[in-house]
This record gives sequence, structure tokens and C-alpha cells, in this order.
Amino acid sequence: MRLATWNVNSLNVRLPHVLQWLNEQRGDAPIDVVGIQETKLTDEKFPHAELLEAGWHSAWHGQKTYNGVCLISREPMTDIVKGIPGFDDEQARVIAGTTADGVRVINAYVVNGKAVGDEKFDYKLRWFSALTDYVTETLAEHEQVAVVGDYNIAPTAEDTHDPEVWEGKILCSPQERGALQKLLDRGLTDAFTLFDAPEQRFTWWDYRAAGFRRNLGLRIDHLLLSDALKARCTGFEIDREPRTWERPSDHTPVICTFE
DNA sequence: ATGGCAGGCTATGCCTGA
Repeated sequence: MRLATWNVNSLNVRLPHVLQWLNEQRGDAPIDVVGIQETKLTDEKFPHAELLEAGWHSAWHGQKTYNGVCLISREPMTDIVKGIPGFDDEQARVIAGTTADGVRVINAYVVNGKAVGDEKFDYKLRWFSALTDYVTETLAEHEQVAVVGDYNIAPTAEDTHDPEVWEGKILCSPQERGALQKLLDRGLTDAFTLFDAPEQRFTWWDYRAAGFRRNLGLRIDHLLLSDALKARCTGFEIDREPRTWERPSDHTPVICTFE
């Protein structure tokens, strides 16, 4: 089984890339589920029919202009839950579902936060705390859990292209890293840490100033695994290829393989 | 040098992103 996460920065613009990428992954090791963030689509505009025609099932949770998440899968997912239960949120940032073989997948687009101390930063921390409680409840109900998505948090200084620029700033503050650690402490492992760190570890590059060419990146997209799922994990890959395509998303897909 | 680029919309400039 292969599970992926990808912030596509508008599914309207990026649907051809998503279909091309899913198609290229077919064969020996096809993608079973990909959690997508920043669809930027209202529910009525979600390209459900186009995906189905291409052989993919989907579940979506969208809003106008901003945010929006979905799960695209080879087999239909079940028990779809949208948003964080019990957390009143106008922003469509979370969707969860269970795969055919019983893996509970929570797909999240974590709040950016704008700047440390900004009111959006406070919302980010409140929101992440609610996500942490939700994950804790999910771990009590399911053995195999994956919490995937765009976390908008670079876990360590090594996950930034230039710590001089990033340390202490948004995405890299002690508060955000502490919140991520608290989530991990509930019983999850960052799949990236299961294998030798690749030379290229970033998952996002700034559109500006030739960020990709100059490798001005961050590692902010993650797949966090419960112990039972971690035991099945045989591979981790950041696929930089779609970032090289014409008119790409600023994020690139991250994939976990399971036996 | 604190911007650059990209997407979406109240659109022909502004907001958000990371």
C-alpha cells in the first residue's frame, strides 16, 4: 500500500498534474490514497466526475477561494468525517476516512499563522491543539492511523534551507515545534525519521527568486504514523518531479510505502 | 535590500500563502 500527501495550490489549476502524477505511479506500486490540500474549491465545483472517469474515488471538504482538502483513492474510503469534530471552524482544513484495509487517514491543511504573535498565529496554535485532541481520540479507536498533510511546521533547523533566516520565524518557532512534538507524543512517528535522511529533504520551495532552482525550501509536509502502521512502513519518498513540471504547485508529493 | 511568484476574486488591484 502507498499513501501520499500533496498540497496542490488549487485543484482547479493542478488537476492535470494530479492525474498525470497518479497515472505515472500506476504499475507495480500504485498510489492507494493521496491526501490533498488547498483545493481552493467549493464543494459543487469539486471535479468528482473527472476523477471517477480517470478511475479514482474521492471525498472532499471545500470552501470558496481558500483552503479545501480531499482524499483521492483507488478504492472508496469509508466513514468520511469533515473538519475537527467539536471544533467550530469556518475554514475547511481537515477530512478523514478509512481505507479498504482499515487504515484511518486524517488529511490536514494546518493553519499558516502569518507571523509569530499575529492573531492568525494564535488561531494556528488553538487549531493545532484541537487537531491534537482529535488525533488522540482517533488513536484510541483505531490501531492503524496516519495523520498526513501540510503541517506548515518545519520540525528542525535542518528542515530549512537557511536557519539564519528561519529560526524563530513562522513555521519554525519554538511554539509551533512544541505543538508538533506534543502531537507526536500522543503516539505518532514522523515517517521521514524512519529512514536515512535523503540529501534533498524539502517538500516546499518558494515560487519567488527561483526558489526551486536554488533549493530555497522547507520540509513542512509530513506523514505521521501510529505504531501499528509504522511497523508496516517500508519506504519514504519525496517526489520532486512534479515540482519540475510547467506551472507547478509550490509543494511536491510525499509518499509512504507499506507492506 | 523583507521583495520576488502564484491563485482567486469584491478583479483590472487586493488578499493570502510560506
